[in-house]
Amino acid sequence: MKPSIFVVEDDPDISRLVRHHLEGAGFTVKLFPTGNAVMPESERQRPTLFILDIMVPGKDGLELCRQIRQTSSLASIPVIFLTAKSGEADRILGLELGADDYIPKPFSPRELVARVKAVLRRFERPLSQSPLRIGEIEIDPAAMTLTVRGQSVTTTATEFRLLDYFARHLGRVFTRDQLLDSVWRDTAYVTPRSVDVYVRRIREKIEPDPENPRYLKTVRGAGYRFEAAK
Amino acid sequence: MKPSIFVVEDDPDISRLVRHHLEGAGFTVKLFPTGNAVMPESERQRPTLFILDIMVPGKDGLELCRQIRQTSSLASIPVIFLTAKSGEADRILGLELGADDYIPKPFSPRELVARVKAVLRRFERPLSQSPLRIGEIEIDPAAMTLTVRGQSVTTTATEFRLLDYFARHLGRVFTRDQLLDSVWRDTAYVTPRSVDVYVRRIREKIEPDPENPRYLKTVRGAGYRFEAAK
DNA sequence: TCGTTTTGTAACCTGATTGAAACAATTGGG
DNA sequence: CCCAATTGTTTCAATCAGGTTACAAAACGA
Repeated sequence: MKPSIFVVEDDPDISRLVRHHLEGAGFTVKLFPTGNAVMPESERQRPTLFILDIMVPGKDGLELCRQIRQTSSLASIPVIFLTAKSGEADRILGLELGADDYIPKPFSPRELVARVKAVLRRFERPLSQSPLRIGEIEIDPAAMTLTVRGQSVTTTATEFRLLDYFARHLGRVFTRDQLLDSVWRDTAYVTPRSVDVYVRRIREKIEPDPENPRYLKTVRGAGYRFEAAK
Repeated sequence: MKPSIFVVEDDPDISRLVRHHLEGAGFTVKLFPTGNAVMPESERQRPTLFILDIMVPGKDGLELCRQIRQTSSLASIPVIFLTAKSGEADRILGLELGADDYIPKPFSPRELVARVKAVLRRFERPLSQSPLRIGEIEIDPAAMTLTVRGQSVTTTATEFRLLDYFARHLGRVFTRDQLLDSVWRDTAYVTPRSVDVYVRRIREKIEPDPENPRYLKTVRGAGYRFEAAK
């Protein structure tokens, strides 16, 4: 699932620039020319990160940041400021609360993307990196290796993520749509039926007999379930 | 074990800011609003690093630093000053006692974290100094020499750091961004793809057949992994 | 300083991965 | 037993990620 970024910026040239480069880097971007609509929208669909220009019509960036920090459902979302004059930095950094970085204008596109990524990396919860063993199957996310019955098996990134997800949620049934939401990076344009294809590919790699799966079972009318083989 | 940082700062806004970002960067932070309680507490649980505001009630930063340097159990712990005026900096670093860096206010979170990390890196030396041997490859960081199949091989500084990093984290997959974070000095905004180029250069130096790497493997969709060749 | 080395980027190329589509097989209800 | 719904399987084009090379800029050394 792509990280989504809310950008509050009144200058259309700048916001176009920001959108273009962030989207190019794989983010979903939502633009707000004024600060007014931001809070309601944020509470409906929590963004992954905010980029706020300090000076915008309506609520300005500082005020927005304050509100974000005081709203419990949003308080932990990182905020990056766009500042025109470096002098403004004093106020932000000295007195204001919890901005996670600021980018002085003018900025290079690369710097923008790098800073956004750096902040996100700091906040990204480390996903389960511990190795996992289920019957004859060993999954090591840190090394991205899969071993089946002692044999090392190669997988593609998507296969690996899907298998890892199943293996860490033993016995639970997932619909195709749920899997797309949690495993696929960008769920937007993927057909649920593609999951079938990946299930097939995984079965070929882990099942002794792919036609009679012992691990990755079909649950007719619902989806798939991974279980420890008997 | 997380590095622990003692922060002496009376302004609550600033100390909150500092704590937030250092904790976000994976440090344990302990705040002292005045200089008084610092010394006793430091001797009980030695912090990894001090951050001292020069002007604080009670003992001020300079006085504290002097005492730290005179206390044998603490003398080797790095100290970073927070200064308001840049003019103060010279005195601190040049004439006064053993401060290891200073951060002028106002500072950006990024800068704060970067400097703390930089100082810690300078002090953590023993970690990465022991020679290392993996299969036919010998890496000696102290001498910055590389020997492959008995042949001495020259490397550039960046190549060496990257190889050393890989070799000390055998079997783990690193994304390009992670590698840029941990291997590349100062936070220049380097394109992730540059990592590819260095991987190529290293392969040419250590792999018998660079087209079929036995050590430095590509993990498609994830990054690279160094493994002991079979 | 000037020449050399190192560093990082851009461009192009190639092959692996991805996901949709088409068709086949299976299941379960009536 | 038949039908409709659901899932399985295979194929294939487009896309994407990584490899490679060449080169400009920066850093370095003499």
